[in-house]
Amino acid sequence: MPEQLAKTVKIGVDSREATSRIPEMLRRYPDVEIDYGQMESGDFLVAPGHIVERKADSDFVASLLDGRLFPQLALMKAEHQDVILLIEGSIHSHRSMISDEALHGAMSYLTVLAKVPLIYSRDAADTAALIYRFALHLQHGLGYEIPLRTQKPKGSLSTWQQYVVEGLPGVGPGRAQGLIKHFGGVKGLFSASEASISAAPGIGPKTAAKIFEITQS
Amino acid sequence: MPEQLAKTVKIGVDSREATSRIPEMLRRYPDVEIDYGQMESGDFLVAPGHIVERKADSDFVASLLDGRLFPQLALMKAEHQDVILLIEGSIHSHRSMISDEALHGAMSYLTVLAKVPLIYSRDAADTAALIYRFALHLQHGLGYEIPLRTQKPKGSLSTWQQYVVEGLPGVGPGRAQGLIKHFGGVKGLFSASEASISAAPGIGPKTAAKIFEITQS
DNA sequence: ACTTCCGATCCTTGA
DNA sequence: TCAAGGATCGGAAGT
Repeated sequence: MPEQLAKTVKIGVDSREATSRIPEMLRRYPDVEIDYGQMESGDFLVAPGHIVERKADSDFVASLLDGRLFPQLALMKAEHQDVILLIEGSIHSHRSMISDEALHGAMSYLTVLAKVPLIYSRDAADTAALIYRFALHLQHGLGYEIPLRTQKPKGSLSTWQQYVVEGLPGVGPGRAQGLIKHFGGVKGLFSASEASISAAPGIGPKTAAKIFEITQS
Repeated sequence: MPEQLAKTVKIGVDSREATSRIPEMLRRYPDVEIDYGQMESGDFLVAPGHIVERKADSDFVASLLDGRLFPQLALMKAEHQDVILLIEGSIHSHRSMISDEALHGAMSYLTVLAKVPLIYSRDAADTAALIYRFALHLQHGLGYEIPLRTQKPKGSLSTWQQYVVEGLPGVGPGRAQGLIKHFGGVKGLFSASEASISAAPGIGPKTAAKIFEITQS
């Protein structure tokens, strides 16, 4: 019997959200395990300490106008270390209800001071998919590393050498060729002193220092 | 009513953005003081250590597809404490270009793992207003002060090292980290023999030969 | 970002 | 002991 040890993704759903379509959509993911329960605040517990508050666009604007929003979020932050505010719909369609200044102020306050990230979703399906991704990322990480460099060259040796050297800070195609020529190859550059790097054409002391910091270690 | 000496709000603008309409709009705020300068990464310095990267909706999707986005943000995080990604326009209009999974993954990764908040703006006027709010909040926000530490985040060196090493053929994130760890840095790798390269974890004779060809020369 | 695909690497087997 | 096989990992390319 092939024991399937697929890692599960646990998502806590508040009983108030239990009747919405979201849990049913979440259950479609085979690795999702839903845990219903009464929560004091917030809607979806996406990882320990990470709560998602789902708000319809109209609700968001309304609760902003009547002053419920910030106290409610403050309460959540007291209970959970991280709060994510997910806004379903389109704020733009409710802009006539609220001044631009108030909206900008709220967005700015939430993201830079309160550290509550805002996420927009188009509809319920979008919301479910986002909640699943949050839970997956927080509970199991990405599962791989993001490559820093992409679309690598295919060509000759010198092409590759130039590409590698271009990875150094402050070095583009021109300086890369100059450096390779000056040092007669890649090897010399990566064992050169700061002074001799600075002697290469087009390289000043500041760039030389940065390059040296990376090659030397 | 006594005169109130308004505190100024300083905003750093990268020279590439200097020609856009944003600086002109920012200058309409009487308390804003704009400081032009060349920045290595990012567009608007909204407080010490807080950089805003402005991206058009189409750019966001395009740079996501060809893999430029995350390296760019990673390098920004190596230079600044906090990065804010401001997306101008509507992502929804470009959804046909990219899979929903990828888009959700990107949004989730940015907000919960990379800790890069996403902000959406409708147009350039919106962008300017949001940038002003960020600067205002961060510089004189709600009583308490932002620590003016401008020091680079730790880990910027290793990010650059990994960036350079990933430029080698057959080397992605995993092998890059393995190589740097195995050789204790970049210098050792670039002066290593083919045999000792092959001794690194995950590197076989094929890959070792290709790496050696470039470093040796 | 995700997904799919493919080649290289590594590990186990069995002669 | 080592060659051949297959399972796994990791990078490359494409949506």
